Amino acid sequence: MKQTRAKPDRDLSAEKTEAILAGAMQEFLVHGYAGTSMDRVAAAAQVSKATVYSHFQDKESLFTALIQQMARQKELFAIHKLHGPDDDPKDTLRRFAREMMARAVSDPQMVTFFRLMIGESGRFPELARLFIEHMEKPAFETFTQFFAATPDRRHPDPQVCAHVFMGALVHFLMTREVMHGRDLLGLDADQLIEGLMQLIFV
Amino acid sequence: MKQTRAKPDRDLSAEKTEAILAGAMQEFLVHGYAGTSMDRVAAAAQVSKATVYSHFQDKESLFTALIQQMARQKELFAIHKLHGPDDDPKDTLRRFAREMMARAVSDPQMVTFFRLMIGESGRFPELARLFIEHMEKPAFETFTQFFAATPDRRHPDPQVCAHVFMGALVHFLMTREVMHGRDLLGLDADQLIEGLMQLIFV
DNA sequence: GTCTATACCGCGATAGAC
DNA sequence: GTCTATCGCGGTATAGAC
Repeated sequence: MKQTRAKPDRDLSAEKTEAILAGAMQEFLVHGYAGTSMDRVAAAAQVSKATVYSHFQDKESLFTALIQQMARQKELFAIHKLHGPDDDPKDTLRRFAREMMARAVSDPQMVTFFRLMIGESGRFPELARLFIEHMEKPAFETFTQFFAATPDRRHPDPQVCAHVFMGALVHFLMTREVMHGRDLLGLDADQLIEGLMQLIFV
Repeated sequence: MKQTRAKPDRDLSAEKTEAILAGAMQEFLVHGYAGTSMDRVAAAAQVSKATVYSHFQDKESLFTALIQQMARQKELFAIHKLHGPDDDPKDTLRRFAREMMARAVSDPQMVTFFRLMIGESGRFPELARLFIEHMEKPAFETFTQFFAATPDRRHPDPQVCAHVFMGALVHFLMTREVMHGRDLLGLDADQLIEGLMQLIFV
């Protein structure tokens, strides 16, 4: 509770802090919390181990800071295209679903981040909650509003629609990408998205 | 590749093997692969560390054997009630959904097992695939058959229905139980299940 | 602030008595 | 087969020079 954490130092050593966080990201994402050593973090950041400990109290603080940063980063991008030109709502959702799938396969860091967050959610419950608040909740609320505002449909419940839509996509990524089941399960992405549209829109 | 693994020894030491696996389960589930030490496994199983190594080649073999056993165990239970008396398909699904939710909250080992499998799916991709084949795939195929056989509905696609149904339930458990977001997100289980029924059945 | 060097502990795995 | 004792390594964290 001494120095650099909440507000990063405004002086020049801030770039070292970023280097350490970048190195930590590289290592933690691949090896998990327990599987990552501070030596490897230091090596990846190209600083000495003592420098790491001068910027972060201990391993847990570094991990916490890293996850908080990533959760904040990932909060922004994603769903802002939802409020685009008011074309067919079906097209809007289709477009979003396709982009989400594409991002997940093109950016393996996304998949690895899911693995890390879920895997460590037992040891770091507060970080898991932070993940929910920054990634799940905003998306859920946006979709809920979207379904509530979409006219041509007698929704059973906008919240249910939002959850079902997100659940179908996330579960698809979970089984196919995270758990390496791409060729074990029938049903490809296009088939799912199209069927999902038919299911939600009358 | 010497001794006890595929076919457990038929002699009396088989009970030690089970004790070791039980101890390993206890530790691996809570601390993950890298976070678990063989000393703690031995202590939990109430045998010496050397005994552990006489039954399993190394840490990785023990972990693999444990996951294979759990995947096989969990394969059986779950969906056999689907072929019960032919009452309303809606009731059948509702009943299944409720039981799945109840099981997940009553049996925290289930939640922890998910954390472990997903968290280690990067380091042990084959085990993740085994998880998919034993838990996801049978359920998916059973539900697909169910939706294909259910008459009073013009399904867009039975596979899509199966995936959406499972995805909604799994994603609910994921966000609420695994990621500790129970009180962060509106929409409770009953609301979801009921809305899901309305969405799938005209 | 940042480095090198090190204290100290717990890890996976094994040797050897029984 | 099972134990106790131990090896060698790599872990987190820190001391002290610069």
